[in-house]
Amino acid sequence: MPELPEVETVARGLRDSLVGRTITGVTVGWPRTIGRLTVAEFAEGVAGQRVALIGRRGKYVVIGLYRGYLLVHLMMSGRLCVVPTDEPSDQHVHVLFDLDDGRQLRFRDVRKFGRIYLVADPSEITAGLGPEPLADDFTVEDFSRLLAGRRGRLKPLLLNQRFLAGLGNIYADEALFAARLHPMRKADSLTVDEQARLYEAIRTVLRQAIASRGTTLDDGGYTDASGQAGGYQDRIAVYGRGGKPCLRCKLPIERIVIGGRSAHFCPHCQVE
DNA sequence: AAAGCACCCTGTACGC
DNA sequence: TGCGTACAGGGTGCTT
Repeated sequence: MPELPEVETVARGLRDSLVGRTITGVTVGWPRTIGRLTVAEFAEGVAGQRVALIGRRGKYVVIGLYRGYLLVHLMMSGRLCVVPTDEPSDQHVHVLFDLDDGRQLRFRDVRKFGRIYLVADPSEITAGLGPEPLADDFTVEDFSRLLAGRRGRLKPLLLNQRFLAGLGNIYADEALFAARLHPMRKADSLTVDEQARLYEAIRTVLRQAIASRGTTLDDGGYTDASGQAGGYQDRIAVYGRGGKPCLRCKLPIERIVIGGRSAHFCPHCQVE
């Protein structure tokens, strides 16, 4: 599943192929992929536009055009790649952007939950997102302030994009393990030391996952913009490892459901 | 503020 | 072998 590190890797991979290219036309095979606009409005707004920049905000890929922005949310199974136009497509490719160099930017999404928005300003979509956990100016004091008054459990809070932007199920579980904090802990019960541990764990896990070019699980869901798998799955400590031995203490990893989502943790290393 | 739920969608894993 | 069904996943919107 694309989370912050995967989206960051995709964005970096798209930069060289896309910046400076002009989108000459668009084909949409699944209209619901296009957020807010009709397919006609979307196609008209995108055609003829040159790509100015590629960025990321939370789990959104941001494609800056000279007039407006494309924001792409990959959800669980969305993929973006740039390929020669004559390369065969398949039934899961829902949007094709023709480029002026004989290639196409393609959006492929088996689950069809991904969305592509065309907006005048990214804030139309990203205004409600919490801070970027890897931003230089995001400090442990900022993180402490965010936690204050939050009476919910840690795990659902870390998944809440309005709290912090970019964590998903994998990296939330990994960060909690690295911080040795139980996913059911009440967020406002953390000591200063525990807050600092969680802050560092989130940043370290995300940085290392970016360095590994993301996580590609056995289901093969995620690949980067050139179709390559990531490498962080080899460093996963708890996610998807229910029943398997903890890498730290060898006791079995537990899998529970919190807020309707699976949570994986070590009941020995992550004490409530 | 927080928790629970249905919804969106389809591949996979299961039971019979 | 082939069918039906449950489930996973992130985000949104609704209700409690």
